Amino acid sequence: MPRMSGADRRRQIIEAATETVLQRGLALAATRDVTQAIGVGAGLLHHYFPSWAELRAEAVRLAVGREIAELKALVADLPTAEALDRVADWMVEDEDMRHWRLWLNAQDEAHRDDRLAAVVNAAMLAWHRLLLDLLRRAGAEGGAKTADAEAAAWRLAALMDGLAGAMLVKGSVVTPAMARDLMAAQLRLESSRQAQG
Amino acid sequence: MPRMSGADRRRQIIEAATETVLQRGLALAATRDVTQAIGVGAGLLHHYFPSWAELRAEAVRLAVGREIAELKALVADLPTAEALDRVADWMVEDEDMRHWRLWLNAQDEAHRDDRLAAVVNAAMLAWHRLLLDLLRRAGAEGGAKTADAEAAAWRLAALMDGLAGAMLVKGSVVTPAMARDLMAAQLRLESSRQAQG
DNA sequence: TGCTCAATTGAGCATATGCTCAATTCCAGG
DNA sequence: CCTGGAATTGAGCATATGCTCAATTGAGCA
Repeated sequence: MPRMSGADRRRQIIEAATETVLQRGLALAATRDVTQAIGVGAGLLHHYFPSWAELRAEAVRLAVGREIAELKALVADLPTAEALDRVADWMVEDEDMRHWRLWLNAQDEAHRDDRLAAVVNAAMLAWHRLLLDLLRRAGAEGGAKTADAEAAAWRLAALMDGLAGAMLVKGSVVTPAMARDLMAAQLRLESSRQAQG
Repeated sequence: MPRMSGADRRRQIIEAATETVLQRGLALAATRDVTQAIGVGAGLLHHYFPSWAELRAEAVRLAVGREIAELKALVADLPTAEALDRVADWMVEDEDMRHWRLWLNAQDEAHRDDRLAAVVNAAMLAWHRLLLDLLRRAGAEGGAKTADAEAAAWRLAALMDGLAGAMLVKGSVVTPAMARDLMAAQLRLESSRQAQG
């Protein structure tokens, strides 16, 4: 309602879109959810974002970016072994799994939306980098010749996504506890391979 | 157009729905696509299936069931080592990846649709079983004490899904060739752990 | 004080969907 | 033949969505 500078309004809209997208899921989130949340006309949204696809991509970028940053910070100053366990825990920390839901939504919708595909790809690379750094820390401590850490990091990233997908299915046999343990096992396995060289 | 027995028509509709869902993706597939494909009125579809959600779940069940059956047959009479490689190859065989797309669509939509969740869960169990049997074959050949084959099979299933998700993103860094190799590596790793006991 | 231009409105268009229901067609069994 | 009931129709309702555009408001500047 109150007037705002363009930049501020833009940020506010992205913020609201992020919350919307987290709450309702990418598929169900609609422009009206966003405009109503901040009490604003429909036209205003399109004044700042030519299309919903664009805003939605921005919202996902923000949500996912924050999530990655959070884990990065969480793990930065921990001893390697603890850091590895922390990753597995973190995966399952989020009670309602909103962020995993959104991430899987985004990966799925990326089939149809190039903007989302770009966001998802960037996020995948960031994820890979985070895991790669962890593995290299483990490798350095163990005095390794660095086996194929790149591949190991991809495997870890993919396993995480796959486990998340499985555990989010309603009534899934794959419980969060199971997912965490499976992830932790692989994490230990790959990092010890790094440490051995 | 021509009259059909209820049972036949029902089957025909499911078949058409399966094709539709594979071509357009779960999210974009609509009842009209199905009815137009077989040249039939809108009401007829709802005469056999009270809701699109129901038909759609049936379609996914059929598609996924066939896919699992295909791989099972493909691998049944192969020596274990070859069977393992065959699984990794099969993952990437499907040119346009329609089936992987559908599978990931279904897993994603399962968040909102209980019927789909049931289908996806059943499929996950079938997948797990298939991989578990393979691992046990490997374990038997190596004269093993059977390490945690259950867990290994879950890890393989999840990794496969995760890799598929990653490689299906447009412009992904994870190419099909990469996915196959990463999968093959994990497959060999887990099966040799089984063989060692 | 007045002017300019960006911020903002919101009714409404175009489109797409699932689903209904009264009406029709046609086969099987008497 | 006839006839009962199943198969089938398809126009249309209800709903939901992204997006437009002419009009309005208001803040900052000369």
